[in-house]
Amino acid sequence: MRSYCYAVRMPRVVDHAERRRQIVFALWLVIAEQGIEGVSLRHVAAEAGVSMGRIQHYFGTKEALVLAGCTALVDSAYGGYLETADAAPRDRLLHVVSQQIPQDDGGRIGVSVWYAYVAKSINHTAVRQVLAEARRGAEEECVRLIRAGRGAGADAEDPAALDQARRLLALADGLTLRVLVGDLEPDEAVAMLEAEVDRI
Amino acid sequence: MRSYCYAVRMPRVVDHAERRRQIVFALWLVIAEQGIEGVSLRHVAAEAGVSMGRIQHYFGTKEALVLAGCTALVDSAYGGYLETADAAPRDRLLHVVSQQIPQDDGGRIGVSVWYAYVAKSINHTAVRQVLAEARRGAEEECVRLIRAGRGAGADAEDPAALDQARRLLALADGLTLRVLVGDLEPDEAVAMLEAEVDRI
DNA sequence: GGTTTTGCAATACGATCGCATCGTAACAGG
DNA sequence: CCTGTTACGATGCGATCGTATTGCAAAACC
Repeated sequence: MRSYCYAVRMPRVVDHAERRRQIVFALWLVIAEQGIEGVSLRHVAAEAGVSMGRIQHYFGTKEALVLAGCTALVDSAYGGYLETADAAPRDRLLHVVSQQIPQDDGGRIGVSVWYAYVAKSINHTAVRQVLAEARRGAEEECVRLIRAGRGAGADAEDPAALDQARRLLALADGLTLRVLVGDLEPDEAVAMLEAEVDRI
Repeated sequence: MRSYCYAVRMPRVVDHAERRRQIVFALWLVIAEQGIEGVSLRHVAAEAGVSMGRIQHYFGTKEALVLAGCTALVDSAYGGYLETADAAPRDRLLHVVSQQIPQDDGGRIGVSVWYAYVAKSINHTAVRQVLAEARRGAEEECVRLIRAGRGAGADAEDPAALDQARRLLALADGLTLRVLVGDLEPDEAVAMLEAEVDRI
């Protein structure tokens, strides 16, 4: 029971986190292909090539699995942002608002899953909280980047920057949707966001 | 079989359209409360206070019911727009882009149902086509209103107006979402849209 | 008033669902 | 080798699903 070694302490040693990642990825694929309505333990298990029992073992209930898929999605986006740590504020700002525009198939999957969760968040408290926190974080980060870009110090409040951040993020959401349903080309959407960023 | 009279030609006369309206309204309520996942013929029947058989009689399948709910939603929004026929172009433009911001409970229901359909449109061709056509219509109308507002004639193309229309509509979608999940007050969203309209 | 057609309620059916349970293979520590 | 614990695969259960089917009441038409 007591663990003297650092990483491995269990019998039948497996990489717990890796197993969870595989299952969550299969969940995303199912959501992207069939929508959140199409999510069932059996479908996800088939997509991942594992048994239903495995999913139950790692996530317990369907509810928990779906929620884990949501937090994993948010974490993944945040990880992508952290990689831009040494870029200029203007470029980082552009990354935050245009990162979700689907440029390839992988991006399409991610953003269609994201929209599925957005719709779910309307009637699902836990999902709503996860997305709300992510959104607050993105908004604050945008405000910081806007202020850094114009060379302002860390002030208490900045209504103008907040307003611009909100407009930028809302615009990004709306444009993302257009691209997703095929009404708009990714290039056009990014160009519009770039113009908006440079107007600040 | 042959119908000599104009309106009524059937035995057991009922208002077919009215019955469909009642069922579709119950469908919207179910979607708003439980999301599209929660839609089942039994739930909708219970919400409408009718039997499942009635729904089958009027819509045939669940698929057809859901799609009818989508077109009815679009038609309803279009009807609201037509009522502004004698307003100034600037006010009509503001109506188009801010009409979906939920101001009361009725508005919340409508827009949460609308977002449910948006998510569904990602994986559902028929819904996507209905929404795409509505969006194209809104975009064209915005272009017309923008050009009318600045006193321009009916010209062939106007890239600047198209760009502004797209930005306005995308911004409206994004702001609507924020209001829906409670991140933003309706007043603030409308104020931002108004500022954007007046900047044109 | 009988016939025909429509409007629906009731129900039955097979598929699928989430989840609980059970059994067991694999491995760490003694 | 033995024991305990973990990691599952397999299976079963009750609920719920969409839809097909059946049957009957009410109204229009002859």
